[in-house]
Amino acid sequence: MSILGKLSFKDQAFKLREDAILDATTRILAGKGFDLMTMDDVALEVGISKPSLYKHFKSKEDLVGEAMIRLIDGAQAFIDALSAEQGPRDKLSALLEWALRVRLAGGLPFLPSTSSHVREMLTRNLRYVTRVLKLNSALEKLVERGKKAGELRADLPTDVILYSYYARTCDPSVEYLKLYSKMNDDEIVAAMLAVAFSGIAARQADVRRQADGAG
Amino acid sequence: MSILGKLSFKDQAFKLREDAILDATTRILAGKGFDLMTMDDVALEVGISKPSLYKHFKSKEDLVGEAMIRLIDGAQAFIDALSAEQGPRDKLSALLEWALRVRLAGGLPFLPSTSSHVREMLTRNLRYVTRVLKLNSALEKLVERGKKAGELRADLPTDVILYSYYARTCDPSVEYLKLYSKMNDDEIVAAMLAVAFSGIAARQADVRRQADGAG
DNA sequence: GTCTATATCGAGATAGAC
DNA sequence: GTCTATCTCGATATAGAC
Repeated sequence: MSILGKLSFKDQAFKLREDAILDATTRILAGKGFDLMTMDDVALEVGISKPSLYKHFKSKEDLVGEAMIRLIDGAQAFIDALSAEQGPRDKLSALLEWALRVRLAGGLPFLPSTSSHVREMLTRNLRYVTRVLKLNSALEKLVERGKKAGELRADLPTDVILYSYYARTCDPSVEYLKLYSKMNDDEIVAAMLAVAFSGIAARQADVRRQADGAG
Repeated sequence: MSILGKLSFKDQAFKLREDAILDATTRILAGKGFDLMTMDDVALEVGISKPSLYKHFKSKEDLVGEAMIRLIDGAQAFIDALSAEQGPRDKLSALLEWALRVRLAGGLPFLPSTSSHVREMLTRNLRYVTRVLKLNSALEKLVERGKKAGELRADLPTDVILYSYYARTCDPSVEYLKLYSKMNDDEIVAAMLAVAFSGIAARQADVRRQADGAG
């Protein structure tokens, strides 16, 4: 009787601890990245020992994969919850804003932008890949609908818009502005959105640039 | 006599080897980044042994610092060589194009975008910091002149434009387009420049977005 | 399931011969 | 100055006690 109760309580605690581990992992990953994050860091931050950590996640790759999956799930949930009345551009803007605010609150960027190591690792994680493909497919449709609606530039390939959009979710400018400017989070988000959609050039200046550089 | 000749020849070879080491370091850094690059990798790629490598550069940090310094020097030389008649926007565009082409040819991005480890390391390298500050100062002046000339958006803080500009030099979109699109290097460069200066939104759509998201 | 203590291995850096 | 062989240390992962 009390044994059964105790067991289910322990299961509950187990699940809660798993979330705590993922929270810690997310914070540390955001702070120093995959290569510099050690399992000791995570164990220490959670307040458990390293072997206990390995009872929950069988490897560092597995642990990081789960953290990334939770992030993608959050993005998918956010996009699913958007009103059907919003246009493609507004939806993309809202999701980008969400991603930037997650990062400013100490979260992770969508993409492991640079490290080819991390990219390969995640590529081997089928559960992660499945989710990313689904999200990517939804965003690709949004971009194409946006182009047709005249909200996004039709002169650019969809790939270019889509990858540029992803790149903004992990844009290092955010950290630099946070560190070296006096702007608050709202101002940083507004500026990043403005640059992502409208660029840094003044609007009246017509773009007649042509590739003819110093190769 | 022949001894002196032999010595100076050896010195010359020494210098040439140092350049070869920096070339290899640059390639490997571009490929797998700082944390995954090993000194064995570099020694193997150059065709020398690890202790010989340490005769040229006293540590991994020193080696990478020199590679980054060479890159910054290249950028500074490029910007110094630009015609005095070009406007700020054209100069910024030309330099960004140069940086993107360097990367597409297997070179390094300007900024160690993500890794806080690399950033701290370089911050401790006075020779590197000096050069970066000089280049940054030149670019900041260009941005401010561009704003006054009506070529760059005056509604954005200079910091925002400058950091966004830097971010484009290390934008991961470049790798993704290289990997997954059928575009050639010229097309990729043109697209990146177009997005950097004009954004992804269609031009007629006026930006009336306001920060009001899902925090 | 949780811990202390340890195996193992990769990588930065060096000793010492030639 | 170049090499082979080695030191050292830190990090992933696990053995074994409780």
